Amino acid sequence: MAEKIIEFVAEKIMDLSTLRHSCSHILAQAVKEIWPETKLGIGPSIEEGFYYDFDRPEPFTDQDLVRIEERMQQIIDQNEPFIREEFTKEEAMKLFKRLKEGYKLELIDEIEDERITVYKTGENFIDLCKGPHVESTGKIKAFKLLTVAGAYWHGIETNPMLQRIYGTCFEAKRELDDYLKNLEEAKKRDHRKLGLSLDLFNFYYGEAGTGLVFYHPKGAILRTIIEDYLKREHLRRGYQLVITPHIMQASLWKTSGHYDYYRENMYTLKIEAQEFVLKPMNCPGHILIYKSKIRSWKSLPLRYFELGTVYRYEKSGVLHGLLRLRGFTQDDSHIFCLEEQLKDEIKGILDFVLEVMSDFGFGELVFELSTRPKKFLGSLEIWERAEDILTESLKEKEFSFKINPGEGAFYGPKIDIKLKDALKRLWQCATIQCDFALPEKFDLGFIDSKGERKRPVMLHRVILGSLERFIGCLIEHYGGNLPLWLAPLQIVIIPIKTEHARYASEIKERFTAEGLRVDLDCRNETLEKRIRDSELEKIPYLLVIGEKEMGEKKISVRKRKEGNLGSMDIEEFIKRLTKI
RNA sequence: GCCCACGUAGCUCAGUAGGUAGAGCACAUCAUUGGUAAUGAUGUGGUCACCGGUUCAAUUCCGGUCGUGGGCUCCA
Repeated sequence: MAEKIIEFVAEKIMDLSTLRHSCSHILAQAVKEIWPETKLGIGPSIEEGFYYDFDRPEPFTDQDLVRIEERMQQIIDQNEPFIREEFTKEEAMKLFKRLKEGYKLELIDEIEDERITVYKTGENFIDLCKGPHVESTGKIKAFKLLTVAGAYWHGIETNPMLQRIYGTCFEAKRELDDYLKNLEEAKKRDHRKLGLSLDLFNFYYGEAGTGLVFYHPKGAILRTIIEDYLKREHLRRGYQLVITPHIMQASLWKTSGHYDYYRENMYTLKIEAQEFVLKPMNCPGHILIYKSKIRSWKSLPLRYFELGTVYRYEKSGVLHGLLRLRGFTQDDSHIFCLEEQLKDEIKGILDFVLEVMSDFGFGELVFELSTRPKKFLGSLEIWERAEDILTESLKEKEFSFKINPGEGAFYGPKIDIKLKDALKRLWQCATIQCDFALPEKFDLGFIDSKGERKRPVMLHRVILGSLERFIGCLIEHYGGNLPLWLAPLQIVIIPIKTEHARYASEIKERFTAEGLRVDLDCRNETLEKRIRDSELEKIPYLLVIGEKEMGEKKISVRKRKEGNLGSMDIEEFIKRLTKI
């Protein structure tokens, strides 16, 4: 039964991608009909829709998109059939030469099969395509063009840049509307917007430079809560906290190999003829600590944990809010262990990840295993063993996972874990990487039970990934409505009149003594105004204090987004909050 | 880095077909002491991102730089 459902789902996805692929053909047809000189790139369906790449000297404007959409609708209304035709490679070459579609010629050249298929629609729109397609253009019921963006031909920087038109298409208008609504919702939840309006953090691009974040007081509290949580949870699991410097001599990075392989991402500085590197990674620092004494097999596994702030030079175009920065802090750990301990360590990390994610309110995780790339370090045998161990760990934990062949780091295979947020979007957070290279480069060793010197295996792992990215993720997941334990400000007390301020202040002291984060709003504003402000600030609880509450020695509780909960006993309310 | 769009007050945005700018919110002061999402009045605040060119005159036109946004590529 379950298999059948999976098959059915797979078929549905296939159908949708066929539909979208057909829609991208209609897009190309419309563009060619309006601007016949335009050259075609490729037009596949993608996860959330489709795109088509065009080469045209003039940029597509928003008005152009509207015009193209109208033309597409006409093509759909005409319900033209998708006609499949087969050619030999030579015939196809001739055809596309006649059509002056240079990019298509390149594609044909890359096709190994002798038989080439093309699809025709309308009067004279012909596209190189292996299909499949829907029978006719009328099958498209709901589509929309979304944006125009630049994209290199074949994704290679030195190739010409084409104009990519993105669009999406669904089987029914309602699904399209839902999708567009979801996009709107995502825009509203944008962590950059919320970060500013909730006064969590800001960027001072002009003054401080780009890709660097400043935590304002509320953001700093949020981050501190997360840091304290992480430290506690790591200590509980047998990790040791370490702290390493932000700059280290270039020679160390030469030993680690970063100086040669990671150079363009590193900030270097020269001081009195001595070159230093602003650390882009924490591993070499942890390795130095490991190397500080002779290690016994009895002391392994050794787990070092650091909230390590790293700096990496990233191209300006890739920077994005908290998600991609030039300076960020990783919840980084390096585990030195025996090879036979690897599996338990990896399973332990997987458990750890699951617990942390559930504590932060994320239920769904996606696992991916990246295997040996073409260029790799270490022996084939050890790679296979490591890949087996990673695979077995995932299987024993009963996690389904996707394999990304050849996507591993050059020094070892890895597991990437992505989390799914409230809008079903995936966020890269945790990664677990085996490393056979660094123990070799730094000549790491331990003494085994027979007194022989052996080499330990090293694991690199992060759970949240970067605190910044994770905070961005949290903000978007919750739409700024952070759960009580993470809310920078948990309670705001509003005395109705100034004469209630003293009692309100006493209550504040009582809550503060319980370790709750409380503020008093004594501003000379109406009650309604102060309630509104706190709601906009997404404060979990508001306490309104007036004549009645003072008389009864109680508080009136208002919960975020839910409204007035009525009058409550103070101690009872405290119990309720601290229980969680 | 590359393609396209954009850059006006702390925030959100109007505006000037070339004659040095305006609203709401925020902030300040005063009045108001209010019972669950905006009390009223007055006021402060801008070398219109930066540099250069064209012009009698540039925030407006042109060029460059920096930055932001959507992508490509890359990634925590």
